[in-house]
Amino acid sequence: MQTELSTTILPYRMIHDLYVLLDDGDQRVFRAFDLSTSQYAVLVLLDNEQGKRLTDLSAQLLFDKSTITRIVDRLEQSELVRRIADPDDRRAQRVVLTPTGAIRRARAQAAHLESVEQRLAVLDELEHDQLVALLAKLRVGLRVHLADGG
Amino acid sequence: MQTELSTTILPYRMIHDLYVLLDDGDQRVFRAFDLSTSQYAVLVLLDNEQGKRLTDLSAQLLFDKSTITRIVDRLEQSELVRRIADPDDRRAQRVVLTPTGAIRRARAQAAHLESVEQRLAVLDELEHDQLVALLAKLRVGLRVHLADGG
DNA sequence: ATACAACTATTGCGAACACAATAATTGCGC
DNA sequence: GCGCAATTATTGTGTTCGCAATAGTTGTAT
Repeated sequence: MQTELSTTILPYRMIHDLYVLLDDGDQRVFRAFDLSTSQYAVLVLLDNEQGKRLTDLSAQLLFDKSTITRIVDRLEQSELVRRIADPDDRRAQRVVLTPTGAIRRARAQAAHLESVEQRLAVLDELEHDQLVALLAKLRVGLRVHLADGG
Repeated sequence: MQTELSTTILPYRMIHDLYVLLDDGDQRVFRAFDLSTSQYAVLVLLDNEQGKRLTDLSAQLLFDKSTITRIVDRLEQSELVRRIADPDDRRAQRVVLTPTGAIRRARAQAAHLESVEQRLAVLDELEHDQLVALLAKLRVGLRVHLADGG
């Protein structure tokens, strides 16, 4: 992924690099809260009332359903979430935050937000907006390309 | 990673999304050549003369050395690379492309390049240059942040 | 009411990764 | 020279993920 010659491919490589760098930083933040990146991603999607079905989590995070099952297993062992029966569908389980889980999530989320803000602080407001606009355009293009079956 | 509130974090989320989308496209391309993404990444770094030590590959790709050992194992089983003894350091192995490997790499690389160019074609030249500049600035900032030990 | 397709969640299995421990080699200090 | 820390590569182990197969439930059509 490093020595390809064309310059057309440059933003591709940089997005790849940036993802690796950002992901590395994220892992450090989450580890301080005894959470993996995927565990954190699940926690962020939950609430402590209605909860979410595992299938919903799978669809939103683009993880296989079996992967969600196991992430929820681990979170349940850590007593950060609970499975409760869905009142309307006996096939379904609803995953809800425990009080402990809600606290852990709030703290991890605050720390993560602060960390990301620090890491992105090299850009001023104009650059920030420009970057968002360009990335948005690219994302739309990629999704269309994906839907076309490319 | 979805429902965080601040807008400061927006480019972070978009880079994350874009990486997922790009990676998905990459995997399809490489699979047509019986290569995983990491196998391809190793092949791209190699040449058929001097080769590279496994430690070098590890440092450049940010994979653990043991991971590189096993990726090279698989590539060697597929007869795309060979390990040769380093003439200057008996601890070291140099990984070189076989003729088969060189051909496979060239074809996969060409296909990948074309695929990426298509996917990035939604941006015109100006946008392309702006994006590269912004990403470069961000990357520098992240690396500094990393070096600081944050 | 019954059969059947679709859906929810789980389990078994294998692939790919990181971390820790290990063996061999190198280079440095003394 | 000799010992010892650092380096290179490998192996063992555990984690995390996707895919395929499975059990139970639901909705629908006949």
